[in-house]
Amino acid sequence: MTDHAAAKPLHQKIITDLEGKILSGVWPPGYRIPFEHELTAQYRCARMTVNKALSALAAAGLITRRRRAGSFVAQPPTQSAMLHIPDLATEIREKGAAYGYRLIKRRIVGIEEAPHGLVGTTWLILDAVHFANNRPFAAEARWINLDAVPDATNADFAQTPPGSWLLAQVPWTRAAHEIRALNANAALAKTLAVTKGAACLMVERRTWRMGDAITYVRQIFPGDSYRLTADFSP
Amino acid sequence: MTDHAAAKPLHQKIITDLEGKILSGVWPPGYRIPFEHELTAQYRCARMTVNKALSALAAAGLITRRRRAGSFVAQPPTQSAMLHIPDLATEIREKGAAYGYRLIKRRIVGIEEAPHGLVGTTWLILDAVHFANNRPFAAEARWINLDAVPDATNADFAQTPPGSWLLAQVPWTRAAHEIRALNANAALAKTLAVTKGAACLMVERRTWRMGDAITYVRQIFPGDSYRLTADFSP
DNA sequence: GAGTGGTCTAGACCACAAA
DNA sequence: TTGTGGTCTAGACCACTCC
Repeated sequence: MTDHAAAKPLHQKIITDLEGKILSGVWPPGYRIPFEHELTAQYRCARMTVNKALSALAAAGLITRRRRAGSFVAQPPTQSAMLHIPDLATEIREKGAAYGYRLIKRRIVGIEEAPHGLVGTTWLILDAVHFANNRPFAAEARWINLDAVPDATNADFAQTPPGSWLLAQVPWTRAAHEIRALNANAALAKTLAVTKGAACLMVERRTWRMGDAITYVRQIFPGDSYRLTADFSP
Repeated sequence: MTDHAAAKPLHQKIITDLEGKILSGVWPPGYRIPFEHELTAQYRCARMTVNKALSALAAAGLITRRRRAGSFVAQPPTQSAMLHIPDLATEIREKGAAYGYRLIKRRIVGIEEAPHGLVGTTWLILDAVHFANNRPFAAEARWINLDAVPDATNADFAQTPPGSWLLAQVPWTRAAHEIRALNANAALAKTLAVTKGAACLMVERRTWRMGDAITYVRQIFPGDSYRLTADFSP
């Protein structure tokens, strides 16, 4: 008997257990998880079995391992390298431009289902604009599920862009993107300081953690000044 | 002494060796790779070591494993699930629309470096249009590196879209995308049957195999009829 | 039925980095 | 120096599946 678990490989059970601790936040980034020999004792198994589980977690990027030091919960589940849509503030600064941000509107609504297919009872809705060198760079509409991220209620989104705040605070396990092109209408043209009808790139992103909706964001960029890039292997 | 290799884990060497066979095409899709016990003999190591390597290849999707049957080179290194830009023909048909395709121009040029940052001495250049239900769906400009894919010289791209052909024929190891929005100029508007100035989505993709450039493609879609989607986990 | 992969054990030695 | 992870061994039993 490996455990009470039904026909599930032990190393898989270890992976599931540790993932739960990490993704739920019980073990925050930087936390030193038990040594292999401790887990060996806890699960009554050989070190190879524990090692297999930890190696898998390391390969998945959930933990980092250092000889003599131990294994640690990896730093922010940073934005995936797959689809390179980093935090706009970081991205703009990396290009050497001055980053600016202005919160346009903030409100909290109670609604069972956001009009984006995400489920949650209470939503924080933000409208904001990002600037690069004082020129509008992106118009952002953001929904944050306060059921999943209650701390967002007290965050100062007049100073901190919600994307930056969320990336630093909230681990996510799944993200879905939709990308399309649209012609700027009068209002959007004014916001982005482009001519009416200019082609814009619209990116929508829904993010989940363990099946719970975290956030929805719609960002619209002037088409001539922004390119999305994605670089990956099969 | 595990081997003459210099400070490289044996299971890593096995992975590298097998990857080479698979990605180079020496072992085509469907090929049954040696059994674990055969590799054990070949590398003079324990089965666990071979198993570790094969498990990693399976996790990476390069091979599939079946009890009692053996391990097989996985079917086409199909388009990654990360950024869902499948073969347009497949995608259109999955939506229930009739797929059409027309080759506009075909030519071969000798040029050291394609104007897209890719290196190769001889390029096959194709211009084509994709149709869904007889309406233009995408304008495509395609460059194929004949050094890497000599068979493309004889392929009948008047019948088979180059994207479909390449996906079925050529394994790739890296792809880079750039996505932007643009207003249709007169020529593009005519090709896509949209009004001049309509917002369009432009996708550029460069693909490599083991460091060698395979293809560059630029596809332009009417912005109101196409959305790119990407769904992934960290 | 026979042979494959899936999993696990109870050791071992080594490299490396932290103390 | 010390203890961690990295790797490897030579077995073992089992489940599944193809013949």
